[in-house]
Amino acid sequence: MNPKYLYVYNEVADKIENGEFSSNAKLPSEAQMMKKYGVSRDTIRKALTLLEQDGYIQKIKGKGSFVLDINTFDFPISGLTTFKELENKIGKKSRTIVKELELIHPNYFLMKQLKISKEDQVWKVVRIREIDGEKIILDKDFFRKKYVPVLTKEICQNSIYEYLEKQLDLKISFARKEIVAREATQQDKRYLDLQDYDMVIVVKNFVYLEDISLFQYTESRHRPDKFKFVDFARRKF
Amino acid sequence: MNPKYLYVYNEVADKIENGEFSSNAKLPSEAQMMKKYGVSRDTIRKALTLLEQDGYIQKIKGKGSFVLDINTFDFPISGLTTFKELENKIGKKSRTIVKELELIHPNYFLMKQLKISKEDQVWKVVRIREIDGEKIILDKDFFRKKYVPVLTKEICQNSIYEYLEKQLDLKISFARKEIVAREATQQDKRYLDLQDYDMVIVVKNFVYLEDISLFQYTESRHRPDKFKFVDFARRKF
DNA sequence: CAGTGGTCTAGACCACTTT
DNA sequence: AAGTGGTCTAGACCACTGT
Repeated sequence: MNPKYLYVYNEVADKIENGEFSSNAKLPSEAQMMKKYGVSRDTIRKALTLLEQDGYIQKIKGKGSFVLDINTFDFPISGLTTFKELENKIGKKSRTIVKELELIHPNYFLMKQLKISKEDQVWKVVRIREIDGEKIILDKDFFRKKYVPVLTKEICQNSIYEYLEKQLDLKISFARKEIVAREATQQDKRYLDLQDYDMVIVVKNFVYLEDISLFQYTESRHRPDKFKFVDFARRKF
Repeated sequence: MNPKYLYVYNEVADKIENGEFSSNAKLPSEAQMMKKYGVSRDTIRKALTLLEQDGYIQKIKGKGSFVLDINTFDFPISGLTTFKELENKIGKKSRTIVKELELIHPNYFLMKQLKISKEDQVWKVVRIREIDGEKIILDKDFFRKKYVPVLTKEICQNSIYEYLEKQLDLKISFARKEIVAREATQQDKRYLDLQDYDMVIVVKNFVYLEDISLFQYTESRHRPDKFKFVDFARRKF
């Protein structure tokens, strides 16, 4: 039983992505959409506001709502997009190799990052992402055992997120991301096809559940030439 | 005459930043805030929704709204933050050196990026950003003359954005950002203090006005060790 | 059970753009 | 003047959390 405004959001977003509403086209006015969907104006406005925030449309006072260009070609979309989602988008041959999977006690760094004590147990997962036969991304994930009691190699080979959300029913609500460049470590060089690069782009991810508990810390280490981050930002008033 | 919900948003955001509402604290309930500010529930909810989107708070059904940690120390905040704003935040000695300022006809690359014809004129501005005596960022800006008729060296030395928004009254509404790593060019090496680094982090920025016209393209080229990008992302439903 | 946030409605007035 | 989106209100019912 999804909310009505999400139904409208999804329908319009789909039409934009499919090209049924083409770039720069004017959407139906709020009044027209009220009739079409048989809902109140507020519900339509909620859907349109979301579409605007996500970069699908731009509302212009007195004129209407207009479809923005979506760069379907730019792949690593901002937000919380996971590797599994990316895979589908780029449609290239890709493979995940699980290098390490173990239950550990946190070292000082992890204790600080995850804000936990030495007694807490943490799953450590190290995976290599291969695209078109090249080992390009090194993913290190740390999950608190408190939230993820069981983890298997099979789950890690597929999407951990799917497991967390669909099986464990954990609700991820937001994340803080940090992007920096770092000198490649010995581990980077051993695990990845770094060619002549001596740096990696590091994306740190702090993932929070709905109740504000920090349950995962992730580090994604990318070969520089294969890294790309795309962001959509609205000016604050 | 600002809207009421923005008034509430700003007051609460300020209190969070000043520590009057400390981390993990529970905000007053919506009912209490209605009384306090003498506005309707919808107005309060609009303010709280904005605060949630911007990463200030987390709303939890049945419980209340809670203040999130804000990393005041992480400086390059996501969004459209400009160098001038950054300067104030980090509070370090910094300097802007204007290397080039001229009116040009676009080359093929710019024609494509800005979606303009060869006849359109474009301001080209090349600036070096120095922090703590080190030349760290190379900024290349291209503005369509159609929107920015006049540009002087003095304006470029200060904040171009302040000039555009306050003097020319151009309303910036959103931007698309792209972050990649690239081999350093001869120009990078000549203008910046790159030490031994042979790469730069390139942030490309496509800036749009309120009427969806693309009026600026910017390339910021950063020395890898001094680059940091912080993002806050909410899961899409 | 009372208190919380989430969704939805119907109606009002305003500011801006177009005809 | 007509049409558009922006703000604000008052009231309703729901789902979830705590006691």
